[in-house]
Amino acid sequence: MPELPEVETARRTLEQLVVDKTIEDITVHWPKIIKFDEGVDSFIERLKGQTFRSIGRKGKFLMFYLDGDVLVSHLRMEGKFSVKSETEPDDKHTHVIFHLTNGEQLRYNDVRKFGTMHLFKEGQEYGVPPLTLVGPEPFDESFTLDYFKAKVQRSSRMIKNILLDQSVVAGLGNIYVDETLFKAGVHPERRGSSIEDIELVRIQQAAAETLLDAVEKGGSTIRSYVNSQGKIGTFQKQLLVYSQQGTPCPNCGREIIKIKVGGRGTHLCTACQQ
DNA sequence: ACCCAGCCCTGGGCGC
DNA sequence: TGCGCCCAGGGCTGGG
Repeated sequence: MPELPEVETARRTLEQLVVDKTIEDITVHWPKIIKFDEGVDSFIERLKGQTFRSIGRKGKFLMFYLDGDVLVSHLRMEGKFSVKSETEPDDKHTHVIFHLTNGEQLRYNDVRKFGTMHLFKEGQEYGVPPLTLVGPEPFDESFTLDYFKAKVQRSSRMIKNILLDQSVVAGLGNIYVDETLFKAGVHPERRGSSIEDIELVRIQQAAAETLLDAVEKGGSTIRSYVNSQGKIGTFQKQLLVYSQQGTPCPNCGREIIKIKVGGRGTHLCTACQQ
């Protein structure tokens, strides 16, 4: 499941592969992925002839900058982009194909079909959903203690739910939230209003540290997730609690347990996280 | 303002 | 071997 580190890894890889390449045509096998009011046909027509200029990222969104337009894509659970020669056969989960003028293809593959693509005129993308709902990333300068205090300590929601809220802090998903709360020593079911300043600082540091470390390792490869070059990340080897239920806590040796928080599988050590 | 269920999907794991 | 069932989950919507 791509979270910020996996999306950033994809961004870096794709930038090497598609910048300066031009879209000749687009094939859409699963139209629901295209979130464009004017329809799939106009989506295709508008992108034809445009060249990829750069690739950005905001939270878990990939942003492909072209000639005046920006394609904003969310990979959701299992979405992935790859660049292949047009002679390579595509599998049944390839739903969108950008045919490039050099004979290559940028392919969007998604077993769950949950991913999305929005298209905006460059400059308008931040004024409308989905990007209006994306807050600061853990290492942004605007992610200050005062900002975080206001969002957390005035809330009765559980801290895990607050951290999964992309408008509060962008980039964390189920894996890295569990890792962050373990490192910070905070129980995921604690109410926001009960979290002390010192704990908020620990959460901020743990979130930034965890995400940056995972970016360095190329993200986590859970199940079949691989990046655009088919390479796998290695961060899953150093997950402290996620999917570690039944094994000893790396800190105290007590058993890591799995519970449900807000409908999400949640991994923690009840001794280390109060 | 919050929570929850349901929705979108399919493959994998389970019981039988 | 295989069927049917349930689960996983990010973001969104609709109802309480």
